[in-house]
Amino acid sequence: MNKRATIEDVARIAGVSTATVSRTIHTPDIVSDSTRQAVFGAIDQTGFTLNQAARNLRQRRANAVIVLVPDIGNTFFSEILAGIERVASAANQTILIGDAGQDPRRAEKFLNALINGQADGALLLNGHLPPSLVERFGPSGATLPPIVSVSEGLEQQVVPHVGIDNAAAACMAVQYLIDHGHRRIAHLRGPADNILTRQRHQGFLDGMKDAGLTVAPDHIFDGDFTIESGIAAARSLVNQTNSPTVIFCSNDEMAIGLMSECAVLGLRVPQDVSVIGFDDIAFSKVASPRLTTIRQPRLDIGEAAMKLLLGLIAADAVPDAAMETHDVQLIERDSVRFLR
Amino acid sequence: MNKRATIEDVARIAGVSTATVSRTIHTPDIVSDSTRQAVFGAIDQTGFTLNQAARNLRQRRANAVIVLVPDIGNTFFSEILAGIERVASAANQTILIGDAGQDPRRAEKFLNALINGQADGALLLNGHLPPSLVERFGPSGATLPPIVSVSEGLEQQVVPHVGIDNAAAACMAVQYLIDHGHRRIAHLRGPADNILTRQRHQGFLDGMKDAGLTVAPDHIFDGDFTIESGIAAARSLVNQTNSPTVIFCSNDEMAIGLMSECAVLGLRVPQDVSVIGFDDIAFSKVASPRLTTIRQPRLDIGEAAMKLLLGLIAADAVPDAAMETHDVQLIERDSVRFLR
DNA sequence: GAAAGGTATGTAAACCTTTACATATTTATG
DNA sequence: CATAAATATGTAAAGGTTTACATACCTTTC
Repeated sequence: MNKRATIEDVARIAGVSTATVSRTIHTPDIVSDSTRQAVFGAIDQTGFTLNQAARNLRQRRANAVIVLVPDIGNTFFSEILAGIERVASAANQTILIGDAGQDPRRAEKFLNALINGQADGALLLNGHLPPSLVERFGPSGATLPPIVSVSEGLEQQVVPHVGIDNAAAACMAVQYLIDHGHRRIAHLRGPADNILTRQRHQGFLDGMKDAGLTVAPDHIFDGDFTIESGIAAARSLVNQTNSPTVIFCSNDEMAIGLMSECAVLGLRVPQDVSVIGFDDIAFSKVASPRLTTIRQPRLDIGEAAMKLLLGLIAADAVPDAAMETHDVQLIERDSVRFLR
Repeated sequence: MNKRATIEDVARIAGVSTATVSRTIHTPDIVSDSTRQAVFGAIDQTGFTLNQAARNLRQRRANAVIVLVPDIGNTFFSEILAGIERVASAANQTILIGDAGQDPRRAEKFLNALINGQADGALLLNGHLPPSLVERFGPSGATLPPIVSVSEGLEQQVVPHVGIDNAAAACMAVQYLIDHGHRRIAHLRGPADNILTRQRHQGFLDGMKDAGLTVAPDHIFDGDFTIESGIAAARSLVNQTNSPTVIFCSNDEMAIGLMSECAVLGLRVPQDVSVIGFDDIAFSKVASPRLTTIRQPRLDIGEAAMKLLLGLIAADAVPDAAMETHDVQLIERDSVRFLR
C-alpha cells in the first residue's frame, strides 16, 4: 500500500524545499528554469497531486460553492445548473449541489457548508434564505457570506439577485393574448408560497387591468408547477360554464400537462381553448400543439449568477441587494389561437 | 471582524481540552453529563461548527463523493441524481456533481477529486473510466478507489455496475411490437460511441432474429438521444418507400421529437406509424399521443448505486465487477397501434 | 569596491481537527 | 483494604499545505 505522495516527497526528490515546490506549482514564473524542471519531473515521477483538504485548511478557502435547488429532477433548474457548472469549472471551482426539496431544515443543513468551510459562497435557487443564517451573521445580515439568489427572489432581498422581471413577463404574455383577441383569460398559478407565483400573478392582473379587463374568480386556478397539476387544471376547466378562451400557465410543465389532458377530454388546443406557458423548456417545442411560451435565458442566468458570486468571493465583499435582470422573449408557436 | 470559533475556543469556555470537545461532538455518550452540558453550552454560545477541511485532512477522508454525469441538463440523469442525493444526504455525504459533457479531459479533471482527497468515491454515469485513472492505480485496476458505474456500463467493466439489462429490455420491446402485429420494425439508435446504443441495438436485433424477422438496412436510423435527432429521424422516415410500421426509439426524447415532427409532416401516430420509447421520462405520459415506453426505475437505480458506493467506501474494499440489475417495466400507452 | 536592489530559495509557523497514548479518578472485586 | 477494571479527561503529535520572514547570492550603480 504505497501512500499518496506529498509535497514533501516531491521536494526531496527534486532537491528543494516544500515552499519551492508550492511556488513552482502556483507561480511557475518566479522559480528558475532548472528548479521548475526538477520539480515538475519529481511531480511526474511521484504522480503527486495537491491535497485539497490541506490546501483549503491553510488558505481558509474551499474553492467550492454550494448550489441549493428545490428539485434537481426538474429540467428548469438543471439547465440553470449547466450554466453555473460551466462558469464554475472554468474558474476551477467545485460546485456542491444540494437538493433542498420542500424541507427548510435540509436547506439549512446544506448552507452549513458556508459556515464549516466547505464552501466559499452559495447560489440560492429555492427562494429561501434560512433565517438562522441571517441571524448568525448579525442584524440586517450586514456581514452575510457571499450569496446570490437566482431565478426565485427572496422575501427579504438582502443579497444580490439574478433572474428576470416576472411581473413584466407575465404582463407581456397577457398583452400578447389580448392582441390576439382574447378577453376571457384564465391564469393557472404556481404554488401559493412561491414568490414567482405572486410575481407572475401580479403581472397577469396588471396586464388585465391595463386593458380594462376583469378577471373572473373562477378563472384563477391553483397549481404547483408540476405536470400533474396541469392535468388537474384541465379537469376542473372542463366542468366550467363561463369558460376562458385562453389559459396563461405559470410554467411549461403545467401547460403541457394541461394540453395533454385537454386532448384526452376532447378539448382541442387551440381551437377550443388556447394555452400559453412560461419558461420555454426543451419539451415545449415538441408539445402538441407546440407551445407558445415565454423564454427565460436559463443558461445565461446560471452563468451570470455564478460570475456574480465569484466576484463577491474574490472581492471579499459583503453582498448587497443588487438585481440583475435578464430579458425574456415571447416564443410564438401554435398553442394560441388568433380570435378574429 | 470576529473570526470563526474553533474547537479551542469551545474548549476554553467549557473548561475542558480540545480532545474532550471533539469527543463530545462525535460520541456524546462517553463523556460525563456535566461535561456534555458545558461543551454544548459553549458550542451554542460561540456558534461553533466543525471546520470540515481540518477534519478531512486529519481523517484523510472527504465525506464526499463525486458524481460524473454526461449532461446535467438532461432529465434522465437528474432523476437518478435525485436518488443519489437522497441516500447521500441521509449518510451525511456531500455530493460533488461534475458535468463531463463530451470532453474526456473534463471527466478526468473531475475524477482528480478522488486523488486529491476531495472525494472518497465516484459514481460514473457517463460510461467512461479514464484510462489514466486505471493506469495510476496499477495494472488491471486492482486497487482502484471506490467507483461504481451507473446506468451506462464501462467498456471494461472493472468496477461494480448498477443499471438495467438493456439488451433484454430492448428485446422485450421488440416482442411487444411483434405481439401487436408489427413486422417492419425500425430502430432509432443512440450515438454510435455509446454503450447503451450497442446494447439496445443488440437487443433489438436479437428480438427480430428470435421472431425470424429480417431488418431492412434503411430501417436503422442514427440519432444521439436528443429531441432534435428524433425530429431529424422523422424527416428521413417520411422520404422512405419501404416504410416501417413502427419505430423503436432508444430513448424517450428522440421518440417525443419524432412523434412531434410526424405530426408536423402529416404522419399520424399511431395510425400511420407507431412509436415506442425507452426510459419513461416524465413527459412521456403527456406526449401526443401518450408514449408507450420502457420504464427504468431511475430513483431506485440512483439510490442503489449510492448505497453500493457507500458500502465500498466504508469497507475500504476494492471494487470488483459485480452487476446489480434492476427490473424494467413496459408502460403501455397510446403510441403503438394493434395491427389486426 | 561598497552599498543597494533584485532574484531565488529555505525555514518554520499556521490552518483546525482527530486520536494514540498517558494519566487521573471512580467503581467493582476478592 | 488492596488491587483490578472501568471511566473520564488531558497531552501532544499528525495530517499536508501555504506563506511571512529570513537568507543567500547575483547584479547594478556610483
